[in-house]
Amino acid sequence: MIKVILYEDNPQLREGLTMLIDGSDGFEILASFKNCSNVIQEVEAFNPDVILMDIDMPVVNGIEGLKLIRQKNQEVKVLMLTVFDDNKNVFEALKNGANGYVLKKTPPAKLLEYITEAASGGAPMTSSIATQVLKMFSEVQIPQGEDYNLSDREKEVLQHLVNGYSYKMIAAEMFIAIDTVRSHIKKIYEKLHVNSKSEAVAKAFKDKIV
Amino acid sequence: MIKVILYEDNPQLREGLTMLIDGSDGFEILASFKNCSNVIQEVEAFNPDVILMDIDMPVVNGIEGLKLIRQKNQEVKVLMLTVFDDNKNVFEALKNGANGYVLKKTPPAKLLEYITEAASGGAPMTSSIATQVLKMFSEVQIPQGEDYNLSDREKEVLQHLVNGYSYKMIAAEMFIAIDTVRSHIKKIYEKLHVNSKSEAVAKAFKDKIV
DNA sequence: GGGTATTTCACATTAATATGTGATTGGAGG
DNA sequence: CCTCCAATCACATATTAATGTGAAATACCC
Repeated sequence: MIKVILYEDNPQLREGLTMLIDGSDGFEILASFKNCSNVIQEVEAFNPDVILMDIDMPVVNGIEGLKLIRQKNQEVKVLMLTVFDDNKNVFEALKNGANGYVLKKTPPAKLLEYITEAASGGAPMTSSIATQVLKMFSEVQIPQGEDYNLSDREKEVLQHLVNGYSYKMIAAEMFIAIDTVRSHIKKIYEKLHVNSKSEAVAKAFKDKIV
Repeated sequence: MIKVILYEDNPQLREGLTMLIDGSDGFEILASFKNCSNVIQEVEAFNPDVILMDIDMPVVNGIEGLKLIRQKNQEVKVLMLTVFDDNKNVFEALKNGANGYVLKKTPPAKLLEYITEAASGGAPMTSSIATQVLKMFSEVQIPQGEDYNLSDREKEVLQHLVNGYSYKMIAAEMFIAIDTVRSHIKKIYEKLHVNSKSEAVAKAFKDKIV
């Protein structure tokens, strides 16, 4: 028997989900609430296996609710429930230890399957969510070309700039004259199409040159 | 008809998968290879919809193969295939733009389903992989804190610094005197514990202040 | 109502950076 | 062999940035 708590502000949907889940073999709805105002006490009191958590709720939304839960309880499985696969919310939810993320339009049979999967330690996601999650990984900087053809020595100088070194310090560090440092930096600026140290540093970070 | 290329070094498994997929309605194996030595040319020549890519292969492994593919081709779907849900490989694969990640022990029917899902833009993952992916998100936490208590105006100035603006330009942009800009920047340096523009910019990037 | 922090501005001085115009050396490649 | 280019160094000059010191208006908290 999988024990479930439900957080959902829409009364119709709350009723519908309760009836669906509570009416299915192997599932039991312990309680349902319209917001997360007392989530910590409620979770402690009912000790559920799985929490179905709507994202868009008044007062305390689902993400905040999740954070509150995870401050006290790392064990209970939290399955986020939402209308949109909104990038920001997905990321925030997963970052804060959600165990799954499914859309409300999920068909009932599939939803029960997802709850079971969450309860058994899986990570149920609807396909569109999974696609987004993967996209986040790959967007966490692809090589993205643009190496600007910096020479080895120039890369070295740029690295020092990023570390906040002055020309004088770089010269000392690299055992070359300060004018040579200037010369390198002039070249770097040309190649990066910038004309100040801080622009070069910013570009180095943005384009992952360093 | 979903066109598939297969990379798999084990001859038995390569044969088995070829027969399974090629023998199923709606699927076609264009070719299969035992390593990724010529992956770029092969992908170009056959132009598949989906690539099944084993991770553990001699000479050029699946991750390297994936990287090579993504250098030239962002469109083709790559479904990673592996025996173990090894943390490092999962992360490397997803980071480099894999479209899915499934275990070899996946039952045949499920595998075909995953291929279909990948072809249609989904992100098929076996449950254990999805669990790991979520764990990565929640573990990649923590690098937060440190907001350095910058005031609104100071954040604004820092943003301009990051954009490569000079004091003069910032003053014009914010409709304040250049001395006020100096004043703000001095304060920012104190709060960030730096003493140059480029250090501030670097810190802004590192600590995700901007 | 008095402490605290933010935002604003001013003047002065030193340090660092940006730009221009050279020159020399040594290696890679047609 | 000769050209191209990276890497080195030099000198000159203008602009920017960093630091110090001080001050006034506004807003917030207790």
